[in-house]
Amino acid sequence: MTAADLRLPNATALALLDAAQALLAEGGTKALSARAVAERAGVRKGLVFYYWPSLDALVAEALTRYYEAQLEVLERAATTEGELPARMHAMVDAYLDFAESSHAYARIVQEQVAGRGAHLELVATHLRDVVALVTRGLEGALPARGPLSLPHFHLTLSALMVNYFTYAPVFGRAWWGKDPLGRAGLAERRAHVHWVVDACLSALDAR
Amino acid sequence: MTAADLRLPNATALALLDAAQALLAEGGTKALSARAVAERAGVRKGLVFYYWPSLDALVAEALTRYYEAQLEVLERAATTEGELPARMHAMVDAYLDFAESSHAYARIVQEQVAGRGAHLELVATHLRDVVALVTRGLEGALPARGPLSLPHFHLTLSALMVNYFTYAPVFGRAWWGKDPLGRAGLAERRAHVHWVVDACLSALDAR
DNA sequence: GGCGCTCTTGACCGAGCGGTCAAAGTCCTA
DNA sequence: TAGGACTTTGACCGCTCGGTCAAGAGCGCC
Repeated sequence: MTAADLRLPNATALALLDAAQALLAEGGTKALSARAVAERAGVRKGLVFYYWPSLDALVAEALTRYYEAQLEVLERAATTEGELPARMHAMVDAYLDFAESSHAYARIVQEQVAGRGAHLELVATHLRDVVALVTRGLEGALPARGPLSLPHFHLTLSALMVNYFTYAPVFGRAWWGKDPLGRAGLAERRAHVHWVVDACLSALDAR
Repeated sequence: MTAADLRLPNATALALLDAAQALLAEGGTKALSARAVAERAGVRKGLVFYYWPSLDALVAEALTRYYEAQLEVLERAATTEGELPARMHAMVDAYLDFAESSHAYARIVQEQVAGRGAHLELVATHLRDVVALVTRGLEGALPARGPLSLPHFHLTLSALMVNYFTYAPVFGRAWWGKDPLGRAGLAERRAHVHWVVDACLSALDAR
């Protein structure tokens, strides 16, 4: 079920999709009911099931939208010219750019993974796609197995970035000293991540 | 509301608490209903509200149990004698020991944080306690502010560990090459985390 | 005007939810 | 043996949920 499979590429159907995506971003899956989606789109609940086979199908499509957008951004960075360090920093920047442009992404993925959400399989497939893409981008630069292998570093770096967006708001401005998701806060985190990448790269060199 | 505030430290009340904790571990908050808890404890639903003022209070107590156990483990490590590197490694080990001994911990915390769960405030308070504890353990070893400050490193290191437990099962044995939560998989991750810590420490030294 | 098609509505369904409560069961004590 | 306190049950309440469906509304076309 994708947007193209709709009865018609109807404005109402797309408004429902937009509404679902907005609700997802604001309150996660638990804020997303058929009634809420309809209300947000300015129509009655019945229409949700006229245009979409089920609420799950609608949510799955909303999630897929996020994933495709992210994959596209990463794809560009992974095919950057240059040496390994440059490519790694480019991919980190691409990841952070995407996360900053849609703050909800991190929370949505983590909610599914940690809460064993109804769409875990979709998320898992997407994550495997991302890892495959990153693997292509960093081919041969790291040991094939063991604690310094690419899967470990991928998990590590994505954790560094994803968790900032989910945890920093919990700590809040008072504790963090500045708005974690404000311009300065985001720039500081970006600097931190790049610093850690460099620390790891030079330790790998020194091996 | 803690276990000590119950009408009596009754066996049934505690069985309900155990049941809630088990369900939380297996399926997260969405698997946790008053009926499910009662069934798991082998009693009828009415008893849940006889011994606990509400389902939320019961869940809050189950969460608190996890947190207190974790704080105790970390407390010991944070007061370890020795230089900074030794203390950092000790704290990483303590964190991993705890996570390994209760795999559900990571998922439960992340579910609350990412899903804006009903118990977010409880979790947030707990997280601040943990950071305060770690701060005491590493006092003065890092800049007070900026991208190399302790809050950033704390977020980074806990992300490294927590996310392994929530994400690795999603990738699964087939993709990861071995059972991520098996003995060998856990040991490998532990080695990776310690390696990253050392990489960061020597980069800090070289500054 | 009236047919036919798409779009929209609102009433309705069964299920599960957290929570309440009167009644019954159980067990100790006087 | 009777009473009373504690424990347990099951019926019940109001509510929200995803999903269905018959009945219209609007509209273009013959």
